[in-house]
Amino acid sequence: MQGRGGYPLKVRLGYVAMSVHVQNASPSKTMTYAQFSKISDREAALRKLEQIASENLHNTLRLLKHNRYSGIQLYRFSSRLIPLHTHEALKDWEPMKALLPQFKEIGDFVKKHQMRVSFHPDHYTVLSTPRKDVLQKSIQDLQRHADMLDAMGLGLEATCNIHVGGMYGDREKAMARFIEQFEAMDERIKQRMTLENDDKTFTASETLTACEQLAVPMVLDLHHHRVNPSDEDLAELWPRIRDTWNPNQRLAGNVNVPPKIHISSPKSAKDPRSHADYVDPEDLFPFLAAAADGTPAIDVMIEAKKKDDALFRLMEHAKTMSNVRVLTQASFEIG
DNA sequence: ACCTGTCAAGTCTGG
DNA sequence: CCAGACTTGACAGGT
Repeated sequence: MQGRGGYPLKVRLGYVAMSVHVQNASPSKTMTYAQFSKISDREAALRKLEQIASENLHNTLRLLKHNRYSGIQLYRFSSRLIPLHTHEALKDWEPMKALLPQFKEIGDFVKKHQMRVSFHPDHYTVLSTPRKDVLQKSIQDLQRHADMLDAMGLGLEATCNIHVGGMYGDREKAMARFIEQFEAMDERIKQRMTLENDDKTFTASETLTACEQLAVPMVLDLHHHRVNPSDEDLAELWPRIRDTWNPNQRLAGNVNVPPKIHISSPKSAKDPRSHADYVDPEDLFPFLAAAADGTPAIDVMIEAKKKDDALFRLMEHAKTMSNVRVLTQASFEIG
């Protein structure tokens, strides 16, 4: 399959949660529970939390408008849109109803401009845990993320990405527990899930095996793969990783989107796991050039400190490459 | 205006 | 068994 320019692989770039180009647009404003508790009128305190959530959703829409203006079709929402949503003491609080119109407005904008969006709950959402209380909270968190995507009115192409989780001194037992506890979740949640290789625990090879077994797409993180490599070569793994996105192999039916990868560069030799401000083009383009053989399209999520500025810098670099044809401000073809 | 400490979360290590 | 480190953006309080 070839693009119009003759180069086989179409690449779209995206970024995570916030922009360094749009000022005062944090989608992750919050309130601590200590501050919440200080407010004597609980109803007023809850309204304050909902107001913060409303600001976060407003800023999310501002960011999506910036993305549209910048040709960026790939974006990851902040997982902290609703502050204290997961807090033990606020179980009775149901903020979604009041926020529904804003979620819907975001979803409508996403659909209108054919964007691809996702969530990525952090490492505290962990399905390999042996603790029942932690498992229950993790599933609740995934439910809440699915609820938000449902509230946006988005289909199953809008996903929720997590890691396999901790190993607890026995990686095989932990993986078996993950598989069992994943499978026990509601279809509604499972169909939205993707799994990513970890920088400390489960490698790309291990995560891929889980993905194949569960019929869940795998997000390949190139940086994690570098600091926590598999015993198998990426050249061998990639075709299998790519195929986990095949609609025929996915739990979620009728969903046809390109494979997604994550890219970031090490902050330093001393601190290789941390993310640098920008992405070294050498960490991304050689992989894409190699993947171009047999893969028609890839979406690349940039996880750099400088967010969308790192994206624009990569595009500047792409313009100088002879095997690249720039398509838009945030996409290109490579061969 | 800046600096330091705290917060959310669960895992993992050291003692 | 318990305290602290780890991670990250943002808030709170002090100077």
